[in-house]
Amino acid sequence: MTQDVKETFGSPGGSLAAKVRTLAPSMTRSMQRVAEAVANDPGGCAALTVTGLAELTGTSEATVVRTARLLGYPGYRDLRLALAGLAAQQQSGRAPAITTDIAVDDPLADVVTKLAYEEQQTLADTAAGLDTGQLGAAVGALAGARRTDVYGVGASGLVAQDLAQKLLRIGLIAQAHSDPHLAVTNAVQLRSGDVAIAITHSGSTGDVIEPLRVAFEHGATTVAITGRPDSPVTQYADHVLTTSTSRESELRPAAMSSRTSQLLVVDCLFVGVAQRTYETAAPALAASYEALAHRHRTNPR
Amino acid sequence: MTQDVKETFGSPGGSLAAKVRTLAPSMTRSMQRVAEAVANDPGGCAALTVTGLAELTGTSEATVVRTARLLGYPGYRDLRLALAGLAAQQQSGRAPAITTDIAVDDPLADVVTKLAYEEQQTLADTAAGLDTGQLGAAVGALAGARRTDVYGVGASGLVAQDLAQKLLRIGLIAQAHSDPHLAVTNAVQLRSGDVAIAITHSGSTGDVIEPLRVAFEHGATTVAITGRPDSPVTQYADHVLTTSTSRESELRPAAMSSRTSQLLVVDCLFVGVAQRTYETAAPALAASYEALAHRHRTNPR
DNA sequence: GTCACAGATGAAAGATATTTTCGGTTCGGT
DNA sequence: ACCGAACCGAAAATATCTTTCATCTGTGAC
Repeated sequence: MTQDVKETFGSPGGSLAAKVRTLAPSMTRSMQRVAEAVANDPGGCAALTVTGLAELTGTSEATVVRTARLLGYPGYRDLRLALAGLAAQQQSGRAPAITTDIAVDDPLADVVTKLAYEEQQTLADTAAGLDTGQLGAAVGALAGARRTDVYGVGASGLVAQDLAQKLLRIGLIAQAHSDPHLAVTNAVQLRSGDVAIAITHSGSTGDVIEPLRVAFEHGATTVAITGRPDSPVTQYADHVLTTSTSRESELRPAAMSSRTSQLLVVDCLFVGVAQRTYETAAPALAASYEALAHRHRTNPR
Repeated sequence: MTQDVKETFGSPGGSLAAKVRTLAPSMTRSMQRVAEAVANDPGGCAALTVTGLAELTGTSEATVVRTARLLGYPGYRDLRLALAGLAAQQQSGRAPAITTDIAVDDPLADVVTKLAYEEQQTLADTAAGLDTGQLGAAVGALAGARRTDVYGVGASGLVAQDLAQKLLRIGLIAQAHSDPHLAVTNAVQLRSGDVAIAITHSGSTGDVIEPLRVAFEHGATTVAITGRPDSPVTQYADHVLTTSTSRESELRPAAMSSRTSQLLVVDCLFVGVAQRTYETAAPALAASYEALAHRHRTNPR
């Protein structure tokens, strides 16, 4: 009946597997082979020397080291250490795993379970991969901003609106733009002390990059929320917040998991800003709550 | 406030600490110093090279290696790997100490962890509480609908738009309405064979109930997605999908968790409908993907 | 189709880290 | 004080990791 879907917090290997997925597109073929090997069997790889791993993946030592660097470690030695830790974690925490994709003939109960599980996974990965330094910088900029513009189209457009709505609720001046022309028109008005935020999973959505570029060139502080930290949008971003990229299937397109991931980042931004501006945010939140109360019919028992 | 994280010398670190205690008598003075350092701070020592650890303990590399051997490892390299694993385990052991609400003075890292955790919780609760019978009925209605209207205002409005976007992608005719007047105007057009969906957390949002009532009275199949299964909105709903209502705090208003919950329900609806109409849904999904491809700049390596 | 170029790749040289060797030192017993 | 045994660390030897650089491969321009 109701499957047990709790206890999935912080999937052991999630952090690294997610990193591999996020970075895979920016990797070369051989590096991908190495990354895959490492993600699939952290423990096994931890037991290998550079040379061993190079042979196993049919590449060279140099490539292994390059991959380690790309994954954020100073060198192979450190990757290996991290791998050992990961393996130990996996060992201790049982790895349940509903690995199967959602199939066309899955009963609805399974669909619910799998979707919930995958979204939980996405959240854990995102939280693990979020750079709190960058987040802090973005929060600081937002908290002190004269005004804030948020750009996003398609599914990301809704996330952009969500963020703008939230910021408005704590007394900030924020606006979301889905229309690329209006977005650029508005971006021209920004200047130092303003903040512009672009939300795009692929990081290559021209309609979103353009207004961010304009804002950037006019001196605004710019933030990019993207799943591809090496994508074009980051060129014009002072701060980059990375969302996780999870496995996608035909019935669960990327748009779905990227939205979950983006919303978590947006929530973090919101709470961060609310903390920093607590003096003004708290009364503003209360006020907006009050203002909406009369839109609700009296609630029956 | 930061949770108390007492060092519970449990099973994970016990193995090594115990070994040290057992073997200590048979160790020479310098080796004891090394063993002690390793037992006290596995993580810290894992970060050191032989030379580093030798200096730290005021001994030599040879002694460190000898100690490693005595502890049962082939050499220092392997001890170091084990140490890293141990540290990771200890680390993960203290993780689930996130029972507290988000506080104003929480560091950002905690905010991220807590938010992710709470949203995961919300997802699990929603999945557990979702009535698959009602869901199936709603999916059936959607799959066969001539057209579908989705109503939602405020935060729920974004969810409504998300659902409409998704349904459009698989070739259905769907529209989201945030403007209550336009929503009612549109609802009047609905008739048997059409579907109207109202999304409201409180279930008492007049602006959303009204169009649903009109749709209901005109013979459309009506669905309510709400956190209050006993609220006014359900009066006019043929099928009720319940979202979970989780604890809210000042810094994490209800709107935030209800959104997560609503989106999961919406995703389930979407996937359910996509399954039932797979023949037409799959090509439609592919087509919409294709159509958007050219909006993305080519990605750099 | 060919050419030129940028980037990817691996072999080997170079730098570090680990292990072993070996001689000096300490300490207890006589 | 002397002897022997165990302890210890400096430095050589080895293994491992990192960097460099020449070659190769795929891509786009013409």
